[in-house]
Amino acid sequence: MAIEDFSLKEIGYFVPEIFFLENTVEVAQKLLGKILIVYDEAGNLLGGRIAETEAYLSTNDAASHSYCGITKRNSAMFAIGGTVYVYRSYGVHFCMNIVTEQENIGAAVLIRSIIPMFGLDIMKRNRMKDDLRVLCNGPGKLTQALGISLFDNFKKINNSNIHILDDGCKLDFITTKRIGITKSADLPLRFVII
DNA sequence: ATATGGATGCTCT
DNA sequence: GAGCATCCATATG
Repeated sequence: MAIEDFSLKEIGYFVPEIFFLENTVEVAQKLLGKILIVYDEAGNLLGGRIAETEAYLSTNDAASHSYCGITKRNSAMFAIGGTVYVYRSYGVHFCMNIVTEQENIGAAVLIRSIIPMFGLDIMKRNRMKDDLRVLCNGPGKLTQALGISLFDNFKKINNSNIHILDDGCKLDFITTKRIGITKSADLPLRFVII
């Protein structure tokens, strides 16, 4: 809690909560280029630039965890925009989302990839990999590198040890189908910086 | 360069 | 008991 935020201000502006209350697709696109920062338990600053996101919608999206309504597992996804939603994937990995729009809507953006920038040594240790290219290039990989787990479910962006900063970086991106799903698999809801 | 299959655990039917 | 918003090692072109 006693987090040294002043050092983060040298990196960029804190994204305000209202940023996450907008349309989910727009938030997913605008998150590209933003900087994800996590302080681990030892106080190390870890993170990098968001390079790939996917939008999961509240309606007409069978791949979205919110599609069948609220359950214990997905309840964080129905919190207000700016809430962190973490779930366990394939029994082995964690995936991190940021909830979008208003409370009780059930939409979120999956962070699929970041470009490592801060805390490289710690992230390498967390991942047991030295190759920067495979450190954070996948949703399960980046949570492992950053030490994100179910413990982080329901945390608030910029009001916890998890932050999103804007350093003004604007990057071109492409839009594709989402990865690793079978339902609603053709929707163009994945965004990747070029 | 692309394709497969195994590990893993929890949620929901 | 099925089915996953995955990763990695291994196997093949």
